[in-house]
This record gives sequence, C-alpha cells and structure tokens, in this order.
Amino acid sequence: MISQSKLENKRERILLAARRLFVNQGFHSTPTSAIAREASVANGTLFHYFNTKEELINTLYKETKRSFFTITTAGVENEKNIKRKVRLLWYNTVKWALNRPQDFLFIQQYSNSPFISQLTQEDISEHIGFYHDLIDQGKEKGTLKDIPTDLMYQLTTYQIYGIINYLFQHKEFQNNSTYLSMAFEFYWESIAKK
Amino acid sequence: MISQSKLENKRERILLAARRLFVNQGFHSTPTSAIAREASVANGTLFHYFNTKEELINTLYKETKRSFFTITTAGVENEKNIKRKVRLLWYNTVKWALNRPQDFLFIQQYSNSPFISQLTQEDISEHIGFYHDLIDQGKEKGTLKDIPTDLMYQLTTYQIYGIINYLFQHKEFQNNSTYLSMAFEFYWESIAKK
DNA sequence: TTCTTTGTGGAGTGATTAGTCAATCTAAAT
DNA sequence: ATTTAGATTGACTAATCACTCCACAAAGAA
Repeated sequence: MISQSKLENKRERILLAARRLFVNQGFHSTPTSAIAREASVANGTLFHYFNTKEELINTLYKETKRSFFTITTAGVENEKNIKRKVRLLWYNTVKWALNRPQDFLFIQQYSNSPFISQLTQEDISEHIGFYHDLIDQGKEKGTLKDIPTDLMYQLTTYQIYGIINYLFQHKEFQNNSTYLSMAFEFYWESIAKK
Repeated sequence: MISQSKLENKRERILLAARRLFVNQGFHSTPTSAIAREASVANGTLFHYFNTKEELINTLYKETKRSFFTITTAGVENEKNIKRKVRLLWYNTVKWALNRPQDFLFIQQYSNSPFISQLTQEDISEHIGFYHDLIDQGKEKGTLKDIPTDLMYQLTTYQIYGIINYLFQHKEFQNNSTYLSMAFEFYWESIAKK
C-alpha cells in the first residue's frame, strides 16, 4: 500500500517534471537526465517507469488529453439547448486552459510537432465524435449554420485556441467576465444561424 | 557573376533542404549533417553560411515570413472597400499555404515551438501593423464588428489557420471555388457588423 | 527467516551531434 | 603570372544524450 503510493508518487513526479521542462524547452532539448533531476529521481528510475523517452512523451500527452476531455465536457449533456451546451463547453475549455496553462501549451506544442505518432491520431479521433455529434444536433435544429460538420469543428477549435492565446498575452482580461462574455458572443455569432 | 549565383545557389539549397527536413522531423531531430547531405553540400559549407544551427533556423523563419507577407498582401491596398481588401487577403493567404505547404507547416511549427527567440517576437510585430490598420479602418467605417483590434486579429488569424489545415486534410476541396467561397463568407460573417 | 518481486540508484556505454580546422580549390584583380 | 579573398571540403573533437546494467533496498509471501 505505502509502496504503491510512493510508486505512483514518483511516476507522477516524473510526468510533472517532464511537462514543466518540455513546455519551456521542447522535447528534444530536454534530456531525460534533466527530467530525472527535476523530479528528484535517479536516471534509471525514469526508465523503470517508461521504457523510452518517446513512451514518456506519449503517456504525458494521452493523460493530459484525457483529463482535458473529462473536464471540459463535464455537465454539457445536461444543458437544455444547443447554445447553453456550446457556452458551457466554451467556458470549460477557456477556464481549463487558464487554470492549467502548462497543459494547454503542452498539447498545442505536441499537436503541432512532427513528432506525432499514429497513436496520437487514434487518440484524437476517440474524442472527436462528441463534438461532431453536438454540431450535427445544432444543424438539425437549425440553430447552427449549415456548413460541413468537420469544417465547423476545425474552425471553432482554432477560434478557441485563438482566444486562449490572446488571454495568455493579456492577463488583465482573464477574470474579466464582461470581456469573456463578449468573446463568447463573438464565437457564438460566428457559428449560429442568423 | 557565375560564382555569385553558384554561391547563392548553395545557400538557397541549404535553406530548402533544411525546411524539407524540419517539416518532416522537427528541428532537433534533424542533424546539420543531414541537412548538408540533403543539400549535396559538405558539412563545413553549412557552417560557412550559418554560424550556428539556430541561426539557420531563424534565417529560414525570417525569410519565409517575409515572403509570406509580400505575397499575401500584394494588391490589397488597391482594393476599393474593406470587404474586398479582406477577401483578397484571405484568398492570398489560403492560396499561399496551398501552393507552399512546406512554408506554412514550417511557420506553424516554428511559432508553436518553445524555440522562439526574441528576434522572432520583433519580427512578428514588424508586419502586424498592417493587419491592425486594416481592422481599424473597418471598425471606423462601421463595416467590422466593434471588438478590440488585437483580439480580432488573433481570432481571424487562427480562423484562417483552421481553414488551411482543413484544406490540407481535404484535398478534394482545394480547387473547389464554391467551397472556398463558402468558407470565406463564413469568415466574413464572423467579423462583419450585421 | 528465506524467497521473490518490485523499486531505486547512479556510474557507465556506445552512438550521435554541433561545430572546428587546416588544407585545397576557384575565380577575379593586378 | 601572381596574388588575394572567399568558397568548399571532410576528417576530427568535445560534449551530450538515451538507455543499460548491476548492485542493493524494501516489503510482502512462503
């Protein structure tokens, strides 16, 4: 029991340390030795938990992505109409990124790196259905614009990335509800049928 | 004369080879030796033109960015009204990315890497004024929505990234003018005042 | 206790890398 | 023809890295 928790503790510490360093320096210029040092763990211990550096990176990505999905979709199903669903999803996503900037930056960095393995592609398509279903619902009800589902998905995803990156640069607006509300309305108007 | 062009030729070949490899493998897993080989040039020659690998990367970024700016803003000033200006800018940008996917991917990869130096930040702000001015004009005339200029800039930039990535994945639409037109109208509606 | 499994450490290794350097080549200028 | 300056080469080096290996510790099972 105790050893079990200590164990998890080290594994967790390695993952946290890795993310911290990856975000600041990138994958390839972060040596495994630095990760071990940052996690206060011996070099060999790192390779006890992860067979290769790549496995460490992929694990980190998968766990981060799963956590993202769980947090941002929480409660969305319970909302009454499409706009409320979309709003909650939007706010959840923005808040998630603001609360865990390291996670957001890591995912963004990872998805834009040529590093991505097949594993990742599968992983992405695992969650994507949720968004597609939501968009399809909105189109059926005539609430959302009638453009191809996957195009709308892509455009809205990037638009949220845009607002998040903006808020990273303008910390003064991060807790400004008027501002966030304006940003959401801009978002909503761009996808809602007039 | 001849030697001059041969000279430029090698420098150019190194840059092209570097971009090709960077896009496929990333900066750090592309050794300078591989770049030299790909460019059919000796290892030492690479370091004759670029003092360090980092200098090579930054040069590549700056030249790509400059070319991007020149091409995409061509003719925009001559258009009569805001919508026409925005439309030309939008089409120029999309076409630029479709014609030179390597350039687009390289820029995207570079801007999302933690690699970015101060140099880059300066470089970005060099061109950014153009877009801000255009947005400000649009807001003054009441054509564009009245949201903060830099927010609108950020959101629209990301939205264009979104459509470009979409077109990369759906090659069948790349030359479909109806489709492109629809995508632009979606874009325009999201920023135009109703 | 004794055995077995699992965790932990850190020195060590072979491979790889960015960058150097001295020698040679090219071509234009005097 | 001679000189000069830059271009080009590729072998070389010092450093760094991912990963291995083996000794030892911890703790539960027998």
